Amino acid sequence: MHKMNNKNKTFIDKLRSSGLRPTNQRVEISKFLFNRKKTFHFTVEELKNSMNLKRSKKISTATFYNTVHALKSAGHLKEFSLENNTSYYDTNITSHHHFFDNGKVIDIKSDKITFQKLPEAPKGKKIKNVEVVIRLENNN
Amino acid sequence: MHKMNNKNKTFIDKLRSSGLRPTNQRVEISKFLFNRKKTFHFTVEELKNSMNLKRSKKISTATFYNTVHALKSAGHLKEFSLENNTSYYDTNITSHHHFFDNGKVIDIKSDKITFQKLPEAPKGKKIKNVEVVIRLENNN
DNA sequence: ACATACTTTAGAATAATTATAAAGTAGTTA
DNA sequence: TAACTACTTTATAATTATTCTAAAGTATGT
Ligand SMILES: [Mn+2]
Ligand SMILES: [Mn+2]
Ligand SMILES: [Zn+2]
Ligand SMILES: [Zn+2]
Repeated sequence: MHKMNNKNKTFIDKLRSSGLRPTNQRVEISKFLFNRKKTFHFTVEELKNSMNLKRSKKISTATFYNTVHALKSAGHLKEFSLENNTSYYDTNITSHHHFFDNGKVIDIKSDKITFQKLPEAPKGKKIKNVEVVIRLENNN
Repeated sequence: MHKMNNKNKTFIDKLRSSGLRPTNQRVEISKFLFNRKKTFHFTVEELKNSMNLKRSKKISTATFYNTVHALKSAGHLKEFSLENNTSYYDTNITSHHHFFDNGKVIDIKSDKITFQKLPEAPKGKKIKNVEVVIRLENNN
């Protein structure tokens, strides 16, 4: 019944390792998120709208939120925040940096930024990660 | 009628330069925000609750939001975001860095972090600012 | 096929924020 | 000071993003 080709393997495994059975809805969401070359930065609303636009039978809001949350909890998505009280998610789960350009988000690979000087963590604490945001504006 | 001592001057000026008449409510908010030694990081709800706790006549939610927004638009407050879809504000409006420690935010002066390597801005763009977040966790 | 557990969904509930509009206050003028 | 006007405050409604609930649907094991 379940024809699972190699192309599907990766994103179905992400569902499985998030404790989610690979239902049709979840497989389509996971495929949409992970079956692409470049990092994807998105809000749940954006994800829902772009996926549901092309479907006759819509996937419900709750399923989008539930699936994204489970993938995030399992470490397959990273959450971040711009300055508009909406959660964004990032398919690039490694520690990395970003350009923020008027709501557009672009990845900067970790090795593109190195530090000359960094403060120490306060006593009792240690550094979990260091992430940089470079805000852009138009020339002139 | 209006006894304006020197201590009040600064935060009343911030109101004036935000296009706000220094009414009683606004003066108290501005004083609460700016009449302190250390940087203050807050949400509007936190501000409202801590100020209204000690008052018999409460200041309304709308006045808190309106005043904070006007101060922010005039550049007297900076907005930022943690990962919980709530706006935070920062009385330190200079470009600077932060430790994030379990919802607690601590300023890092700009000169405490220097870069060895930084990427160039994409064509047509230039860098507005570079801000670093150092996420902390407990030692072992 | 049946039982059970998991899933999807519509719609209600919540939290943060913004909008609305009526009542209050202040600055200016007569 | 009275009146006029513009600005302000406030309670309340509306909106947006998100989470919760509970009923109906689907899959899995026997
Ligand atoms: Mn907002
Ligand atoms: Mn929210
Ligand atoms: Zn990214
Ligand atoms: Zn700060």
